[in-house]
Amino acid sequence: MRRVLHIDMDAFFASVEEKRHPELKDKPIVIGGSGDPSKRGVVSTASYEARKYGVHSAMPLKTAYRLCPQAVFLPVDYNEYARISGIIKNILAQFSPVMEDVGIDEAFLDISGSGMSNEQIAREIKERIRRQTGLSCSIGIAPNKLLAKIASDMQKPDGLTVITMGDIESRIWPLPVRKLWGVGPKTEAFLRKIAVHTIGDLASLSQDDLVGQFGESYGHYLHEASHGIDHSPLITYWEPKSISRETTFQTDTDDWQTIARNLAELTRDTVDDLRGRGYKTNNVTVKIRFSDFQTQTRAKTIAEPTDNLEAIRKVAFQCLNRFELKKKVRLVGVRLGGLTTDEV
DNA sequence: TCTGGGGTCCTCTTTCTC
DNA sequence: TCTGGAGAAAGAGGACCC
Repeated sequence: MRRVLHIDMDAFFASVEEKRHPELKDKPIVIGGSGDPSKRGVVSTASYEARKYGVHSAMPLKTAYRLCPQAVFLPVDYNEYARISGIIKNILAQFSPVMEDVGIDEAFLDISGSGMSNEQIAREIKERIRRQTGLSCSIGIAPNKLLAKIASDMQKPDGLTVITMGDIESRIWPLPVRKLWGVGPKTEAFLRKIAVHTIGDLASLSQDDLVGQFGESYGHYLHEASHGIDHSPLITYWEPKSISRETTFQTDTDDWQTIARNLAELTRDTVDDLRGRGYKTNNVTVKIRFSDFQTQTRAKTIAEPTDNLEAIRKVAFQCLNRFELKKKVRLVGVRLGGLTTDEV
């Protein structure tokens, strides 16, 4: 029987800040952007204290400030969070060689081969993380990734939830569809229109219905997921598919020089990253988001993979010149795809 | 009124090639 | 030479994740 453990750090960024600034303990903390709520940016993490005021991640900083002006607003210190994340991943690696990293504050662990019980292993992981970092986490254990992830979210913070296939009807089906991985705001809204609110509602639809509504791939996925079925393996290693940089202007602009200068800088940063990681690219995409939030892309494939800055910048500007810049621009970005290495 | 940044994957359309 | 089709590749857009 497969046993998959999912671990999710509780309000990770906010908890790290609280640990190194003890005077912030029990205060509402909002981490995001430059840390200045009068500037453009969104909330990366809100402490549980700040969540009481309705502040949540992905919310504009300006909105968060309106809801909770007394909160302490801090910038994202990615390097520090990555350092702590490294300590945690090292602890996890001691429990199983099969680990999948899911971003900075989450991971899956295949513990099928462990001699320890679910409760034993979870308590031991929590204890070691608390001892070495002072932070708490929530853990879910289930026969697959899909259910383990749902489980870790069921009793936050500092939770431990074990789900078996026998629990699907009683514990998974009553949950809102939004709890399923892969169901976002758009799909949720669509499902609501056809009176599907819970995972159980979704499970009552036939596979043919779902495939008819959502297409072969997603329809099939939704059918299996709603029944708690997931055979996906843990991904322990992967190569990046693309490297990108983008920036949102503090105020929308129609000044071509400003857009061009930013594109040149983003291209340099992206190529630095590309070279630093030993890749070449054969596809350049430029992205423009207009003041009305409409987003357009223009892409060009290069015959020969390259990591040459001049060559890549030239293609990026060819893409930029294909846009009709009639509206003000709020974001410009560049993405390098078709990554390859020199190794044979 | 607001709506970041760095990714992946999927679908549909257009373009190329045979 | 023209035309059409099939299939692949490229381009564009969008949903979703953390």
